[in-house]
Amino acid sequence: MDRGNAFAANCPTRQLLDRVADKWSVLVLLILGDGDMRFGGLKRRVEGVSQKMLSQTLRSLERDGLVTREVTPTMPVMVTYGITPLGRELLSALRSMIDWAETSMVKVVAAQRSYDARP
Amino acid sequence: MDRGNAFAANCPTRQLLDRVADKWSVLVLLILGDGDMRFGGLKRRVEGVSQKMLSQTLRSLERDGLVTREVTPTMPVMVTYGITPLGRELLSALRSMIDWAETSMVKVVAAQRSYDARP
DNA sequence: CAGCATCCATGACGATACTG
DNA sequence: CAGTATCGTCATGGATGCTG
Repeated sequence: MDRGNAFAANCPTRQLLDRVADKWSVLVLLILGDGDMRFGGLKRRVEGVSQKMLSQTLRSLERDGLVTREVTPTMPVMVTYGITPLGRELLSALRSMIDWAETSMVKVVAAQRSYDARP
Repeated sequence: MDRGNAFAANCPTRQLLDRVADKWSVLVLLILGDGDMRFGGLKRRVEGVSQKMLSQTLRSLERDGLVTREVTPTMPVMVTYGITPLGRELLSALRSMIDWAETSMVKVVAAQRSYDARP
């Protein structure tokens, strides 16, 4: 058995799912899927993320082998992030998810309104 | 513009993403994608979820219009959950994500080990 | 059976200040 | 520029006990 089962509580897949099914991770991976980017650039693209969360997210993703981190020892330092082949495998699923979210948003907001308005 | 942008901080898509990119939501939707199920059944299938989290997750998903909730006034009450057409649209993306997670788990654990073992 | 209410601990997260 | 460190707050989520 070299395949996980996300429904099992003790399976590492559960932790992985929790990591990957995360707002900031999804957004960061999607951006890096379009090309490498530096810390500041990511911070600007992912509106509203704090540098703490961004740095935390990037470190997690790097640790999981989904993101690369390259330091160019200029002055000041330049750090470039990229996506690994493993991370790239996940990309199409994430894109579908975001695509669904962006197109369904209106319907969901309507559903919420009707839910909140009922007796 | 009736399409959201998840990268914009103030766009409702951001909240939607946060809701949908959630461990419990993903697992619940995947199960309901295979057929209706009652509360107890879901609790049993999603190992490790507390009834509080499950009930909270289900209410959110119902409010967002992704899940249906049907009460049969027997004694004791019977509550059946199902997936809506809107929720079903999301299913393939979620399935891809879980599939990736379950197959990539081993590689990710290896990446973590090598990350943790480095100077 | 399917929950809500309550309490409580952990930790997620933002704001701020400081480094190489 | 790209972070780390620290602090304070608020939310997340488990445990428990109670209802129709």
